[in-house]
Amino acid sequence: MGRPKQFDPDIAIDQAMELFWRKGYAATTPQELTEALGVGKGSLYNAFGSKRALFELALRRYRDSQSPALAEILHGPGTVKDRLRQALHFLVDLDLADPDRRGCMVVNTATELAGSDETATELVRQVFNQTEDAFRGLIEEGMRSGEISSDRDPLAVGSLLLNTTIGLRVIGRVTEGPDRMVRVVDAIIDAL
Amino acid sequence: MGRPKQFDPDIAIDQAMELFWRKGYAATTPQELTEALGVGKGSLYNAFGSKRALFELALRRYRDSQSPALAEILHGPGTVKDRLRQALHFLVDLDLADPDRRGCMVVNTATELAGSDETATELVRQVFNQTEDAFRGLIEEGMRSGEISSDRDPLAVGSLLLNTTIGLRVIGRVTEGPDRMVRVVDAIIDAL
DNA sequence: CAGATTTTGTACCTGTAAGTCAAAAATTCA
DNA sequence: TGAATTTTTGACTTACAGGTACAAAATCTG
Repeated sequence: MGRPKQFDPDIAIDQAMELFWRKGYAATTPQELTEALGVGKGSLYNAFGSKRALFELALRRYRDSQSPALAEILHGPGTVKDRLRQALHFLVDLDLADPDRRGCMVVNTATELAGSDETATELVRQVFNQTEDAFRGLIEEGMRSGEISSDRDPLAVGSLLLNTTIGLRVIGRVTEGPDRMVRVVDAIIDAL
Repeated sequence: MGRPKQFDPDIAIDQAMELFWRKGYAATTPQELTEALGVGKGSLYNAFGSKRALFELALRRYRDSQSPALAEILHGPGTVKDRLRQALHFLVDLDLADPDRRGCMVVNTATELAGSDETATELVRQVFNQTEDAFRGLIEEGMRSGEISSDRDPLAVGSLLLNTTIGLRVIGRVTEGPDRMVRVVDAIIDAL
């Protein structure tokens, strides 16, 4: 009961996510948030409590909305190397297609808030763990099928692939064209 | 002529670098800067003009003070692969030895200021270019000596190594122990 | 309808960001 | 010594960050 909300908190979190993703945590102001969400300050603080709490909701939303795409490619059809290449190219295209070049919100959060926000840092770790695990699983599949040499440690290769995606998403923020990112993808696939 | 400065701007820039490195640009306040540099606000603004101008001096200082170490390893003694391994392990140790886990200031700047500070972004690009180039040079050396297979594109491998270092320095910010980073180094060296 | 509950809008608050300014202090030069 | 120049100190300023308070409004329940 009580007066019903005039806005959809779910949509508001999406909009907050877009803003935090583009500007980072510290550089995003409550005023910008109210403007982006189209909701007054009172409602915003009543609904979410604090800027930091809203940020964490936004970061979780980012993870939940963005993670599946990569996983789908990795579990999709094609050879293991094909799927790997597809997955990495997907990230390249994603980064370059974004006019704001926001990169990956998880990576951005890692470099902005590690050391000052343990909750956010833990969320970053969790996404990194999941991604590494997904890559490791795929590498193991490739080893079983004989497509990938079995004399490597699948976990280590998984770590390397996770590391590669992180690097790509940083480079995507500052690079002019696709050339360097494509070279990275070609080289890593070639090296497996 | 005129009254002599009571502080050494060179040292002040070093101290500003430490602070910006740890906290990033947006989260560092003039007050913290005056405390860290031990100089009044008037002097600070008289000497450096603005927070942003000081940041750019600090970022250049970072580049100038940190870049040589990696380059020295790459141009040092040992086989190419040895030097590569040394260089990457050097970064791992560097990141893990820092109690604040500040990572790399250039990478941090890439994710914080790309899109809002073109000067800083250009500096990031320049460091990335230099690093890629150094790796490419080393790979070419390894190809000439026969240590590295010549059927790869040295520039692409250079890009991959640059990308690897960037990823490592992000992971170094959030990781608990050395395990994952060591796996990355082992896997990339193994993959060459 | 009265009452309880929740949301909304707006005004308000405290603190601080980022910077400016004027006057005093410390130097060099004529 | 006096004039010129530059730095320092610290008070001052504008604007906004981040959040609170409260009354009015909108619902549900009995």
